[in-house]
Amino acid sequence: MSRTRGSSGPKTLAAINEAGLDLIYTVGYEAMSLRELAAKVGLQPGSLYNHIETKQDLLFDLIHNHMVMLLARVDAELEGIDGPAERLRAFVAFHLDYHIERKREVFIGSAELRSLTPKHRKEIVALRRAYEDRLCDILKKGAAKKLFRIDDVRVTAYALLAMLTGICTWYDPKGRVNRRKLIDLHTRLVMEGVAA
Amino acid sequence: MSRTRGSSGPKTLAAINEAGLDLIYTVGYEAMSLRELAAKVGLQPGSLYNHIETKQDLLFDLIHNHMVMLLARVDAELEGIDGPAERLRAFVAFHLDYHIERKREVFIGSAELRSLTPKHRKEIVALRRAYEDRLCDILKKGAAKKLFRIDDVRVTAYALLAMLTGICTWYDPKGRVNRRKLIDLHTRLVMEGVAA
DNA sequence: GATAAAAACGATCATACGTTCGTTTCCTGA
DNA sequence: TCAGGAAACGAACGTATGATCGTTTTTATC
Repeated sequence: MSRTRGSSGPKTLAAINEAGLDLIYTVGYEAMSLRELAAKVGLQPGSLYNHIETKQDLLFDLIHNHMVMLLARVDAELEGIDGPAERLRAFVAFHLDYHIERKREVFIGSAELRSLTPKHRKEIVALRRAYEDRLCDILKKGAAKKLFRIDDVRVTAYALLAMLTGICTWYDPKGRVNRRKLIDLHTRLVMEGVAA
Repeated sequence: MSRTRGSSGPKTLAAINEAGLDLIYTVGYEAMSLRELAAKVGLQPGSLYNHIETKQDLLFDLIHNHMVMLLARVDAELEGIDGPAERLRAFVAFHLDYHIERKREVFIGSAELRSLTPKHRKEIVALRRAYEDRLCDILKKGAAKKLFRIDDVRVTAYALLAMLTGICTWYDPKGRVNRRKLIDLHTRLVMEGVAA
């Protein structure tokens, strides 16, 4: 056999990305074999290489696309919102929403950092740092206006991000707690935690 | 060659555990080869099997020992402390201390859950659940006495644990922030966050 | 409708992996 | 002191892996 009916590049690549996302999320990058991935997409192993450079590039692209999207979305979300308190609220709500919606990408984006080439890792870490800076800025401005009481901006940002990102590891959309309640609960923890 | 001078079972096993801990923390369980591990210990690959059952068992033992230790220590730490507020403070301080001291074990204990056999994973998850319950109990009692204001005990516990465990991913003992300040900062975030 | 590129196949390569095993040397307890 | 177990070696086994390549069929372009 050879090229199959109706096959198109972009469609197959999208299928590879989706299947890869799922497999890496489930079993991890190292444990995922390209044969497994190919089978899930409905291809022979070798055919993957019509769409990806290497296994490593597949991982990097997944994480990179996610990080770029995350940054674009957070900036869009915060645009036009004034005042540190309101911006912090918006940040929390956005972060939770995004992390619920794309928990696989987020999880991989931190759990599989170690599987990246040093060069690739550096690039991702820089993007993550940029995202952290969004929160740091808000905290800093709030502290300057005496709205927040913050000992150490960076450490506080890490603590809050860790808390907010935690839901990725356990949140179940069909579970007991709904999205609204989750956001309210976390918002309260954050706002009370940093309140002056 | 054959058996080397001064070799003893327990010592070698300890060396394997330490090297394994380090390698798994650095490169991950799947990415660690037993050849790499053996080289680090100073053995031939086959010799590992005088001390471990399988690679999987090595991972399980590492995580299991850590979880049992964690549970024993938290109970010892909380014993005799009265009042939800004081117990919560003690829990936070203990958790941070332990997670700073044993960040490799803690990290592996959550990051490598997926690499465990279903049966092994079940066992570890049960132990982790038991640990979470320690915090849930404190929160519940505090809420009952109107000392804390908590919407959902389990979710709040998850949020707090995620925040407190976060330091494992970035804390550097030689870094800018010292242990004391870290504990104070987190304690404040937690206590203010749940305050009635 | 011809032609080049795209996208699949299937076979294959070299390597790395976890594990086993027979053998040899060292340590320990009767 | 010596017998037996413990702890190492080194070679090997079977398998799985990421990746390559020549070939074939489909799609897209002019």
